[in-house]
Amino acid sequence: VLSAGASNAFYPSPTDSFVSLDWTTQVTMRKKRKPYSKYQTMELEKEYYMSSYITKQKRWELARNLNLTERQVKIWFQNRRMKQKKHTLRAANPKPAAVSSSSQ
Amino acid sequence: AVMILRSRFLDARRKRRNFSKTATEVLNEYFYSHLSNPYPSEEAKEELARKCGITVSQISNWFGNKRIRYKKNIGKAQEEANMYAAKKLRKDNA
DNA sequence: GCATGATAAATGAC
DNA sequence: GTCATTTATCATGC
Repeated sequence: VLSAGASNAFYPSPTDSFVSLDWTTQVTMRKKRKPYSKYQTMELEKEYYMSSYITKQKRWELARNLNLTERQVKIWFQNRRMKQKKHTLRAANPKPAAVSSSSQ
Repeated sequence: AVMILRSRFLDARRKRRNFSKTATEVLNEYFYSHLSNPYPSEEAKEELARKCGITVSQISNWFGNKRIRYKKNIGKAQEEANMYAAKKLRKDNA
């Protein structure tokens, strides 16, 4: 999805000349990332354990109880599903074997 | 239902190890030679992953970190950028 | 002590 | 909905 020569407003295609660097200027104001508390995360995990997909009713309740917006709960479940998928894939593959050593 | 509170411990994740010198070299060369659009395709990521001996996810992580940290350093020294720009020029003229 | 890789919130494309 | 990102934060290396 939109990787190589793809082009749109946010990920412009290469001009391949000198310093255009459109990608360095993000115009849209983004909300600052704020880590959730242990309690919030724990309750979200509990609900996720019941089901990877939350109903609208439970989403409303959870949002109210955790002092989060319904949007935040929705996004959390989306990210959580992606995390699970990544872990699943990671477990299915052998160890890549890593080399280290670098410097500062 | 039983709550399995594995999460905190099962996260034996963040054991980071630095990439090899040559891997970092390969990644930086790609980054600075595609500075106008440092977003490698999935195929390019796989190629880089092979060359560097790391996973595609690690490639994505590296470029994500590189882009944001490059941005924060625009206006500052950026010796690294000049270094790889010079390297690219030598290559082109060869 | 920061550099660096990985993860956690948040956004946008599709 | 998925998923590649952006950004801040975390955890480690040295």
